[in-house]
Amino acid sequence: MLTNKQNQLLNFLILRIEQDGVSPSYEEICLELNLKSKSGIHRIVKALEERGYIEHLENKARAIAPTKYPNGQPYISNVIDINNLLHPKDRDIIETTNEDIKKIPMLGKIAAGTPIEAISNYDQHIEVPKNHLLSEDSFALTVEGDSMIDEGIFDGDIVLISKITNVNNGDIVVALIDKEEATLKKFRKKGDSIALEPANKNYKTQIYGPDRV
Amino acid sequence: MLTNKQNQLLNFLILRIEQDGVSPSYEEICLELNLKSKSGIHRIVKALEERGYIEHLENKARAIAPTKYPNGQPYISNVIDINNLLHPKDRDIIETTNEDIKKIPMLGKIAAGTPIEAISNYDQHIEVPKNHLLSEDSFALTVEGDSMIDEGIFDGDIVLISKITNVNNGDIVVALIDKEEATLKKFRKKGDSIALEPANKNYKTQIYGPDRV
DNA sequence: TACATTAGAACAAATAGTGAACACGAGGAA
DNA sequence: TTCCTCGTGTTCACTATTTGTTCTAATGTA
Repeated sequence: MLTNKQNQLLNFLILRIEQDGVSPSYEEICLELNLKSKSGIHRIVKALEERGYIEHLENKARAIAPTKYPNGQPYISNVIDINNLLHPKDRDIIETTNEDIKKIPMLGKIAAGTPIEAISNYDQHIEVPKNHLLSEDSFALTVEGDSMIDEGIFDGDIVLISKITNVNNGDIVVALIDKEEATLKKFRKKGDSIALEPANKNYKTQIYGPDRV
Repeated sequence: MLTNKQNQLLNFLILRIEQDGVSPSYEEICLELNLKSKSGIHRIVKALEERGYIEHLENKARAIAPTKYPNGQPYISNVIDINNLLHPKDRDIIETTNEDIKKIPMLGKIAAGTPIEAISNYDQHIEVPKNHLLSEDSFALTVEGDSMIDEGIFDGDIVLISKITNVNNGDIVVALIDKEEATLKKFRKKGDSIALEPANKNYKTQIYGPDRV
């Protein structure tokens, strides 16, 4: 369903997003596709959007997000990492260092047990010292369930989520499965070999790598 | 359900899409089917669409997508690109060597714990750089169970299996036991009998006579 | 404000798809 | 046999899309 250039652009976009966590600018795409002009890119982007392969925020820089792979399989976005948790005992620290705080959105709840609902409403903000965040792109969620109790994460805790690109074994991450269900889990990288999470058995061919969940 | 030409076109379409990720243009199809005119192709495309074998966007370039195989089975885009399965930081390794890739079949699942089921259905392919393979005769399996956990092979991993003739002690092998059950274990030969050791303390080593493995 | 980036018009050229018209042969039905 | 339908092959004319380029406007960010 895609033309050559569209295919190229989409592949490049996916690659760059998985690599850097941000989508490339038009200019960077130009270079990659050997074009001299950015407006050509713009047209291809619009075409891809029309066909439902990407989502695209108007007038925002680097705001292209793939939604499907070139072959039509749904695109699963990058791993979001939580390394910094806001525990009661940490709150004192915040009190003392809050010269440099940042407002981040409270996006909703997340299940620590069985996945229940996707990340949803955007209605609150909490203030957090910047040195508790791993990246500019952070938000907070309220934990439901107690399956992470052994990691010191309890029902009702607020967790801070930072979007980063590299995830290590044992990191606690928010995994977005099938673009619908978000869940809080420990991440394990699996040796040198290729790691896969088998998808819902109802969909035979959907196999997700750990970097795609 | 399909005529000769329709069958040819559909097969070519599927081939090209798996190969390049983009559907061929009418002109390219002409060449393949030894026709002199694009309009013939157009008719066949329309016929295939009517019969539900493809989907087709009108007036769009390279916008034909198969929905069924010639035999009527639903079409599933079945090439998994190994690059998408890897963690970004592992990708460089392959980036540098992937001039030489080979498509190998995904044959099914294999038990790393207790043997459960033999090698079975043949429905997917994955692309693998040739230097990852030991022999021409290779295939891939999905691992079930966690008995090889200490070797860095986890539940859900994909393992690449190469058929070779000489097996050394300590090699990790797929063992076919009693011609029915396949399992992934470390190989160790003691005298005449063969020991299959799991790489997980929780499982026992199983010893079989040479005629059973 | 300056700078980076995206939006989009305009023109040209290349590539791609549509459809009418005419023809041929195979196979089934009357 | 004759008639009819269907799938196929070909030509030609025409239309639409995609792409390459240049230039300018608008928008968001620091």
